[in-house]
Amino acid sequence: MGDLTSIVTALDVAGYRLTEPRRSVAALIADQDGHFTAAELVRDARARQLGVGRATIFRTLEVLEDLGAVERLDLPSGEHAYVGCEPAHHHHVVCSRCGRTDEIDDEGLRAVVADVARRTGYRVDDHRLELFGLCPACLDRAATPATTA
Amino acid sequence: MGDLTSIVTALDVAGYRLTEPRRSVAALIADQDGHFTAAELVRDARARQLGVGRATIFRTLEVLEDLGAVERLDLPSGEHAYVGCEPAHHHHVVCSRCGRTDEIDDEGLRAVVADVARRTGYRVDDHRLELFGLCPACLDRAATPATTA
DNA sequence: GGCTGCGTTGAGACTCAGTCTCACTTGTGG
DNA sequence: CCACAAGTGAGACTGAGTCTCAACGCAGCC
Repeated sequence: MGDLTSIVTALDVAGYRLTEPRRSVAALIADQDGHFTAAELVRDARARQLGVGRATIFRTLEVLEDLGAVERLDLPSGEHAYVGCEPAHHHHVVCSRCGRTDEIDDEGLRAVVADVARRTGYRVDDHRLELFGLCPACLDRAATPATTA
Repeated sequence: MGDLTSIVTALDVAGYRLTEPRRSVAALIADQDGHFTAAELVRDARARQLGVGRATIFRTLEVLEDLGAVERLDLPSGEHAYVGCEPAHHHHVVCSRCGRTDEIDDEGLRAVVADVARRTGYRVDDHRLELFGLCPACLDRAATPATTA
């Protein structure tokens, strides 16, 4: 999800400069497993001695969010997290144990949105759907408790 | 939405003390039109000289959220807002111009969630849906520009 | 390959939401 | 009416995110 080259390419085609710090941030994001917070990237950058400033990380995330290369999630805890993803409209299922996320498409939701618009009289311009639960791997692990490391 | 007595009653039946500050916060919430932020309540409380501390407002909001008398929204801007509402699972349409919110029920969404669970293998425990757009009144106002004050 | 201009950057100050502490107050059950 | 636990307010604290500004380094041009 959100691999290094696709992020860099997205920046390039959008006319942004391909600077060293941006490449570093892209690499950090590509290395994240599930969702991640800005603070985590800052910590990782420091750990790897990348010399990328806090401000730059926030700015880069903002740019990438605009480009759709990264999407912002609002976790139930109130934290803002990000996931690297394909630049198309979609939603996410988030594993509340391991943080893994999967993309889900709009499909059935479109009808729901249209229905709400009809019933309430609102013109619905935008929507956000987030599902939280346990991913298959964590479900397995929960089913066979002390078997695995 | 979220009127004074229903908030106070909710506190009461849940075994919380009915203190003066909590009544004040309930009144503030009952007077809010659309969604509101904690910061707005703090400002209002100060304006009305209610002598309710910041900490108390945050604490009361937390309690009320637990009780379901208030629900937290994540606005697209990243702000955390609240809406007073009935304590049952549901979602909201939010007017991005005036901040008005309406509740929408689960209906069609349940099928979507079940479908996602089946396709991804996740066990979905919780979900959040938020719709943003223009409410009927704001739509009208947009259609007939300079006619109204 | 070197120059140049402007987009980008890093440090750190700043703001603002939200939390925590702790001594004081106040509902409530007896 | 009293005692005591629950609740409160002031203000310190934390941590996310923004802003500023001088310095830097891409990218296009010669």
